[in-house]
Amino acid sequence: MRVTDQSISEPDLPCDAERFNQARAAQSVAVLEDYAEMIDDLIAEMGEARITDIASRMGVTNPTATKAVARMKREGLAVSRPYRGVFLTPEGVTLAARVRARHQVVLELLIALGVPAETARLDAEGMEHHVSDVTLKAFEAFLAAR
Amino acid sequence: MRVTDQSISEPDLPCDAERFNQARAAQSVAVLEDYAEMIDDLIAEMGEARITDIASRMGVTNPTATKAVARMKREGLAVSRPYRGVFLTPEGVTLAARVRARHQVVLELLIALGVPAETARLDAEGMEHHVSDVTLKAFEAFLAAR
DNA sequence: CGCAGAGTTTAGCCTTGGCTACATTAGTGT
DNA sequence: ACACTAATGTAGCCAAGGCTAAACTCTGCG
Repeated sequence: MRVTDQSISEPDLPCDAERFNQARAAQSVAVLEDYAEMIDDLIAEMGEARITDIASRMGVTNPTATKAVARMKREGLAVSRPYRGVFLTPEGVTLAARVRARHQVVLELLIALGVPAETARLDAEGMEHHVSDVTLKAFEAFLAAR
Repeated sequence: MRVTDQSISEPDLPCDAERFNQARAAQSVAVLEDYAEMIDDLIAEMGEARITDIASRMGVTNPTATKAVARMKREGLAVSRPYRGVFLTPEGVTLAARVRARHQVVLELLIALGVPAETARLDAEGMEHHVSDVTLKAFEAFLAAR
């Protein structure tokens, strides 16, 4: 063995690894969250969420949207019959509501901190998925106390 | 065609798609950024960055770290000879410095907003990769003016 | 009614980032 | 000097999220 022994002597949580694992976990649900919110938006706006509309708004091709919806169905967030629109399960609706609220808070926070609206809009997407409940509460408190 | 025509009549930027594409782009470089910073840390602490140490700290297995380093070499951020440690190119060092500085600002911002230190540590990872230069400047200004 | 075109799905490919299992190298200590 | 062990590398698997191309369904209109 070389000089070290640090690297192999951490039995449980190497302290850094923990936060990377959490970030990876957040990332793996980010897509579900975005699709849930988008489907909810489309249903509100147009009465139904079609694959083509979902794909167009997400900036992906139809097959990609189809696959994402398939995953959502597998995870119990959405339902759909072949060649029909996509709808959210109660779990999907709950998720969408939570995601939308969080998105709004993050966006408002960025703007409150002086970030230009357009930049805030772009950065909020992506950031939001990594904002925990505790952090969200802190953001809300800051916005309220402003 | 059904009721809509909204979805197919956007020639250039469907307005939503844009921000999702940016978030996806940020995500695709996030791993490079994390590894660059980690390698830089390890070199500073131990004089060299070994695959085993990188893997351990990132919370992944050795082959995963090896693959990530291979990608970094491909992208011109790192160099290494077989069975030797990993080192950063000047570009890698620059990236690491930028990432570390940004990470620090995001962490400090969260703490300044009242997020508990441990939560801040967890959330900053993941969020940081989606913080643009403009937003970073706003964060710095807020911290300075506090 | 039937058919053309829009919308949807399927098949198959690529890359990335995980993993396990196994092969190989290199450093150390006897 | 050589063997043993830790470290590294390689092969091959999987899932996710992109894509294109092609097949299939549905629907409205002539």
